[in-house]
Parts: sequence; C-alpha cells; structure tokens
Amino acid sequence: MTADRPRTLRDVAAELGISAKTVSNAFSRPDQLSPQLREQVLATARRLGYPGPNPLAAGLRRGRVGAIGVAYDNGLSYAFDDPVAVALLAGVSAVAEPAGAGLLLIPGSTDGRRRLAAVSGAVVDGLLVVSTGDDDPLLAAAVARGLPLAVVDQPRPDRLAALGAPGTPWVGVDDRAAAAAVAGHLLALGHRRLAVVSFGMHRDPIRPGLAGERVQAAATYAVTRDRLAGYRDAVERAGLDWASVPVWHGGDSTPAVGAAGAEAVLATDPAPTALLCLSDRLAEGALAAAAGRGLRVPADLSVAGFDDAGPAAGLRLTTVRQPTRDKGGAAARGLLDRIAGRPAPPPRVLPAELVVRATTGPAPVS
Amino acid sequence: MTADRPRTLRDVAAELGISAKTVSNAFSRPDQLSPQLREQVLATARRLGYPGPNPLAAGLRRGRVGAIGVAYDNGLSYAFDDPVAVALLAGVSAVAEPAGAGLLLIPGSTDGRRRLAAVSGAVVDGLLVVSTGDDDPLLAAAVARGLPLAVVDQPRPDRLAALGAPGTPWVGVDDRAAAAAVAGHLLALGHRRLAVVSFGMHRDPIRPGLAGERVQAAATYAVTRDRLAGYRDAVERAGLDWASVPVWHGGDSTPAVGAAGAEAVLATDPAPTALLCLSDRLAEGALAAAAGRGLRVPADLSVAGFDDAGPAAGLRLTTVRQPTRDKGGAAARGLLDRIAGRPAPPPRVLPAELVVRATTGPAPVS
DNA sequence: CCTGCGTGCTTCATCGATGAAGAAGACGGG
DNA sequence: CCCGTCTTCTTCATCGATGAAGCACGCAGG
Repeated sequence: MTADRPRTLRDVAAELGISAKTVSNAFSRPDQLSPQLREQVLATARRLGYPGPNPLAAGLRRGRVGAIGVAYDNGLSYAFDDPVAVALLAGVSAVAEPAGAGLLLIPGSTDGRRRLAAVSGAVVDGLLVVSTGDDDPLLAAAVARGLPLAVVDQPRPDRLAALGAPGTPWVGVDDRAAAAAVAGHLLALGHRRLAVVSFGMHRDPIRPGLAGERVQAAATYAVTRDRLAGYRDAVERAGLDWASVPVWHGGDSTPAVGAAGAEAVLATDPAPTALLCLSDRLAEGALAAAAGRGLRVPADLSVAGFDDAGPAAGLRLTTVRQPTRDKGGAAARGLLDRIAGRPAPPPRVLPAELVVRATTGPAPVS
Repeated sequence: MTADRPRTLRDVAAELGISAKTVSNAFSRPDQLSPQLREQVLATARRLGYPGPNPLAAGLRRGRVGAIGVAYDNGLSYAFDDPVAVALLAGVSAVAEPAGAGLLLIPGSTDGRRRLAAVSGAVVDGLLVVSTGDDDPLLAAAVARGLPLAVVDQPRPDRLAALGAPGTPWVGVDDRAAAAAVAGHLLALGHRRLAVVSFGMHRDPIRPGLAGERVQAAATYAVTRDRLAGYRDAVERAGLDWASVPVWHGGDSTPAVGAAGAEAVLATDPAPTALLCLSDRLAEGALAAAAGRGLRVPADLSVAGFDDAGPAAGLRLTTVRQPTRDKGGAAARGLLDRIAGRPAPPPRVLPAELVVRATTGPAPVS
C-alpha cells in the first residue's frame, strides 16, 4: 500500500528527480517547460495520486483565490427563502460565473461574534455586502479586511465614505422616489387613511408595534428610512398629516410578519383603507390577513408591496419593480473590477417603477 | 501617511517588541497570554490597521478554511433559477450555517476545462457534488482532490464506489419507485396512451427529440434512467408495451423545454392523453403548451410532474413530492461529519410520495 | 572563435500564519 | 531552601506553493 498522506509538488518532483518548481510549471505555466517533460510530470502526478497544486497554498503565494464573498445582513438560510435575495444572488452569479469566480456565501449567526468572525475569516478576494444597517459591525469588519468591497442597497455611499470606504462600488435604487410613487398612486385613488407595514428598522430585534416619527427617523436601515420618507413625501404633498398614518414595524421580511402587521394596523381606528407594505413578502401576509378578516381586495382594502419579486405577479400585487437581478450583477461587476485593479465604477442608481396590478383600487366610499 | 502595504502579524509584533506567535495567540488563543498583553496587542493591531490573521495563511497552516464547496452539474446561474436547486441550497445552508461553515458555490462553465479547474482550485474543506452524470469528469476531479465528499442524487452509491469513492455520504430518493407511482396513478385513471417529457439524458447537449430504448438505457444520468425505468415498470405492469410510449428528451429542466417536449409528443399519433414530465418545471411548460393548444387539463389531457417544488402547488400540479430541502441538509450533515473525521453515514434514501392534485383526471372517453 | 540570446530547468526566498517544544520567572508545598 | 508546576512568552520548523533571478546549454550571426 502506498502511504496515504496527501501528495505534494515535492513528492512528484522527487519521483522524477526534478525540481518542484518545474512540477509547478507543468500545472500552471505549460509554456515554461518542454511538452515531453510536462506529459511525464502529469503522468507521474496521476500515478502518485497528486491532485494538482493545493489551491490554498497557491492562493497564499499568488494573493488570489478566485472567489468573492457575499455577506448578507440576515443569515443564509433566510436568504434562500427570500425571493429577493435569491434573485440578487442569481444576478451576482451570472456575472461571477463567466469570470470564473466562485461565490462564497458567508454564514450569518445570531451570535454577533461569530457573525463577524465569519467575515474576518472568509477566504476570498473581495466582499460583496448586501443590505446592512448603517452601524452594522459587519460592515466595519468587511472594511477592516482591506479587501475590495462592493455594497448593495445600504448603507448609502455617503455613509460608506464615513465608514472609511469611500469609492466603494455601490448599487441601489431611489427608494424614496419609488415609495413616493406607490403612495401617490394610492392617494390618487382617493385613499385618505393609509397605513404602513414595515420590516425592522434596526438590526436589533424589537418588539413589533407602531413606530413614532422619532423611531422612524432613527432607523439604521437606510432603505427603510428612505421608503418611509418617500411615503411621507407623498402623504404630505396630498395635504395629509404623516403623524396620522400608523407605521407598524416588525422583524424580517416574511409573510408571517406582514400578516401580523396588517392585523395590527387594521385594528386601529379609523381603520385604514390602504396598506403600504415595504416588501412583497410583507404584502403577501397582509393579503392573507385581509382575506382572513373577510375584506375584499381591492374593494374594501388596497394593498401595495415593494420589490416585484417572487409571487408578486401571481398575486396580482401592485408594487414597485426593482431590478434586483441587475443590482446583483452590477455589484458583482463593480467588485470584480476592483479586484482586477480597475477603477471603481461610480455609485449606480438603477431604475425602479410602479407596477399597478389588481390589489389596489379606488378608496371605498365609506 | 502610513505605508499602505497590508499589515501582518510580524508588523504588530515588531511594534510591540514581542514575538509573532504571541500576537497570533492574542487573536486565536486568548487563554495563552495575559489579558493585559492581549488587550495591548489588539489595540496596537487596531491602531496599525491590522485586520487580524490572514485566513488564507491560517488555513494553509491549519488545514482548514471553514467552507464547503458545492459543485452543481449545471452552472450556478441556472441553479438560482431552478426552485429545486434553491431548495437544496437552502437545506445545505441551514445545516452549514449553524456549523459556521461557508458555502462556496463553484462556478460552472461551458468550457469543460475551466469547469474542472474550478473544482480543482476551490478553496474548501469538502465538496458537495450535486446531481452529476455517471461519467462526468467533474466527479473525477472532485474525487481526485482527496477531500471529504458527499453526493446528492447521482451518481448512485454503487457508481461512486466504482469511481474510487466508496463510503461517500449519499442522499437521494427512490426515483424508480416514485416514478412508478405517478405512472401507476395515471394508468389507474384509465389512461392508455402515455407520453414522457424528459430533460437531458447525458451531459452533452443533444438534439431534442424522441429517444428510443437504446438511448434510454444509455442515459448517464442515473436519475433520468431510474425515473424512466419506473414509468416503464408501471406501464408493463399494466400490460402495455413500453415501446409504444413516446419518450421525448430535451435539454435543461425548464418550462421552455417542457413546452417544446409537450408539443412534440402531442403531435404523435395517436396523441397521448397523459404526460409524464420528469420535473415540475417541465410540467409547467407542458401545461402552457396544452393551454396553447386549447386542451383542457385534466379533461382532455392529464399532466404530472416530479419534485413538488416551486409553483407546483400553485399550479395544482399532480407530482411526486421530494424532500429536496432535507436532501440538502442530510448531505451537508454527512459532509460535515466526514470533515470532522466522524464516520460517514450510510447512503440515505429519503421518502418521496405521490401528490395528487388537479392536473390529472380520468382518461377522456375517446 | 566569440558574442548574444532564447530555451529549459534550478535555486532561493517568500507568502502569513500556527503547532510543538522549550525557556524564564512566579508560586506553592514540603 | 529546593523542587515541581503553572503561566507566559519565545524559538523553530513547517504548511504547499510560486515569483524572481540565475545557470547551462544550444544555436545563429558576425
């Protein structure tokens, strides 16, 4: 039996009585040695069961490993359940794959320490940070790595500069304008009693409930903040008082949370005639809650979402279409540019548009 | 200005006049030095902008990088579009994440060389190979790495043993029995003219069309082979001739391919009254094709899928429910076991069950 | 015949960290 | 007062490869 210790370059070199470097060249730089010797080296490698240069060692020496890391605000497991996250990853991989780059999905964790350790310890050439809060230490850890970085959605470019990462490729949409558009749509339909169902405003878990203006302004998620600001813009433009609009916020962007939020705001008095949900998944839950209460949509209640992902079309949901896939692609491209030493592209605001479907209609004549 | 060269352990050590090893310990083994010194080290590290031990170098020395690789038969980009693949990844990540392991999605490529290079060069502690053909060099490359391995669906355990990887954790379902169950269901409904719409039988792209028994038997995808064998079992058990059942095969598992396949088999004479699709996505396309032809489902045509993933429930599709997510989870667990040096779990056949919904019904009385 | 250059291979240092083993001082027990 | 043990830190070798530079040889040109 042969020794079962993993083989190295030196083993192959020793077997043939040549230098290790030549064996290395046989694998990595075929032009550096004669074809005959190369064949001989490869044959010997096969015979000895040498799997080719250890990528880890090669990576250390070369300073490249051929992978980009994706750090997601929430955990991975959550990411795969969220159509928006999946679409984003699809966009990232569509760009990374042809470039030959692997995608390292960095594990999240409820334990903050481990969460950061995963970022610090990721074996990658660059990091793609997706949608984190303004003060998330995850981002600080990413910046600390000193690796090329790219950011999707949040924090915003100005915040990135403040965090010591100016010139970081950034991709997002104009959340504020888009939110104003949906709200404006509902107001134009005659709705005067709106309510908002939002996901979390801060990373830290909160007790779900109504959020006053103070809480809203203090939201560390820029996306949340801006969408709320957009709703507010439209509401005030219509001459209404933002303070009279109940804004409920819960945890993650899931149907369950959306349902809970809808229940909560529908219980307020006077009851709203239209719900502005910060995501389609929340809207999905809101629709379920409405159905549970026997409310007809849109006759009794209008519901609007945000994202236009996953089942939005199937639910005939009025929402904002975000080019989620493109966001991933553009961010990946920006990151790969930085890795290759090319200049960082400027922050990129992709278009978002209102998509009116069947879940919004004229306000009921109460 | 400080020099912008990345800092290393030695820089920090030199700054404090202590050994590099002590700095290393400050980060990795806090119990090995006094708390005061540790604080001092960390503070100095912060001050110098040292991002903590280089994961690559640490990985090389330790022989661990904290990530598992996922190699998918088709490319990544495709994977994110396929609900089955996404569910599988969700299962994998649900297990990997709490274990603190990252998920490296290995890029595919149309270029065979690069495809293999990506596997050979992946910086991981183990490889999860998902659903490859029996003779796919990808698998050989994975085996050659000498890393812990786990396989989902195919190749089957016997084939793995033949490839020099006996004892590899394997997870799948009994495709043959499950396929026999769907086909049996249709036969019990009185259908006598069945047709099959299949995805590819080999990795190499083929011209879509009808596949004779010879081609079927030569399929290098074990899953395809077994599902066809299952259909055949049921057909012959019902006293029918398998050779009279048109079996169409195309490329990927997509609605477009399914629609093309449905068109093709519906054009045969006598036209089938029931379609057996090898996946839900194919079935999705088949339903669209049927609608396009003005066929009522299931009055005029019954359609059955396989997987019970994604929109199957929404489409009210009769199908086979596979525990896709659990497959991913079990495979990941098996792989992590191997990485941790624990014995490999035996091959695991998870349950699959027929789910009858609204797309299958009694054969039309022609 | 000498110079100059390209080919093919080697030597050496290095990438950045960590395991194993060891030394210096502190401390407690007999 | 001495010895053993613990704590705290150090030294040394090593993980497996590759960039840079160098050496030897062959061949063409003057």
